[in-house]
Amino acid sequence: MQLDRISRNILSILQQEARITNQDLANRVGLSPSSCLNRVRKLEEACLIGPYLSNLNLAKICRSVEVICTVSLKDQSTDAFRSFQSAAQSHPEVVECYTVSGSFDFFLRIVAPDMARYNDINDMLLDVLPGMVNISSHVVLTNVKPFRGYPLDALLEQTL
Amino acid sequence: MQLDRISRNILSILQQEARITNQDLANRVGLSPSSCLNRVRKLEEACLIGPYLSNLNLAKICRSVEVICTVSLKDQSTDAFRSFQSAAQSHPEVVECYTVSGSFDFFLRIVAPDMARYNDINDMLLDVLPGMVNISSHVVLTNVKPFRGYPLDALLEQTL
DNA sequence: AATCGAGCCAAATAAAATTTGGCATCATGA
DNA sequence: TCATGATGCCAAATTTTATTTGGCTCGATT
Repeated sequence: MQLDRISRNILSILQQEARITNQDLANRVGLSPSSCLNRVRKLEEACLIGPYLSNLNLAKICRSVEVICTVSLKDQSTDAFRSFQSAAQSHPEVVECYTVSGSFDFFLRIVAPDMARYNDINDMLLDVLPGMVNISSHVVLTNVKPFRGYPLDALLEQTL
Repeated sequence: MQLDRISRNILSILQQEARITNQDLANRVGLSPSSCLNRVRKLEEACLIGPYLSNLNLAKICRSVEVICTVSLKDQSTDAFRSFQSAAQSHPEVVECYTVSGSFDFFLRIVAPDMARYNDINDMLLDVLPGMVNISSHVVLTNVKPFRGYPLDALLEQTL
């Protein structure tokens, strides 16, 4: 699937304003509502876009603790990776998990109601591969720049 | 603003299905559409929810490089922090930035078209406080668990 | 008991989404 | 060159949704 200027524009707008109406979107990209809807449906079907999420202002909803962890596995076998990944995936408090190159194997972002509960999760992750996991915890102090979408302009500047 | 079970349910549904129609949402939480819309508006006005974002499947849209960085400042003055933060905020390729406790000062997530461009951004960040910034780059290999919302059930279990 | 405010629902209205049909363009192959 | 078919557009009709309105109930307050 190749993207023309209009479809890129749709992606760019939709990624930051997921609840925009189709009519407004159509106006912004210069299409009729029906054509615009067609494009959006195709982008969704091709899985270029979605799911649609809302940011919650967690600070206003409840008390919580957010922690970013670096994780190293002493045993870097495929099985060890798989075990750790599936543990991360199965625990809802682990809200994000990446594998990376370099001095760590994983980055995790974990959100828990309090430190005691965070400690439980940390212990659980350590127990996945006993004695073979090294986790460093970094409590989030401020969210300087929350994620608000990818820099499509910069990423697509070649292929204008 | 205190949240009853219904409003929590609204937040929970909306954070994962931002484009759900008000009617469907009303059905799911057991309210009439008008009451449901009232609640959503109030939650929005109180900034408990929003903005609304779409996930893009970047892999299908363009080639890109994603990097997670740990950053330490040698000079941990308020001014140094501020300088670094505003550099992070002003560059769209830095898609996320946290300040944290522990052995690092910042975590960054950076998305660039390619390694050459990533290197430019890295250099720019180093130049913010010359000789006083230590950055470790970790190229993202896989996104094991993409962010799909906070674990509201776990976070609010006390206050049912 | 009267009053006020909050929050609900049903129903009416306004707006948006979706479908439909027809037209233009373009690539393909006869 | 001239069908043919596929694609993508628009306008208009239709269906669905959002939004407004008004009236009702429940609790708290006076």
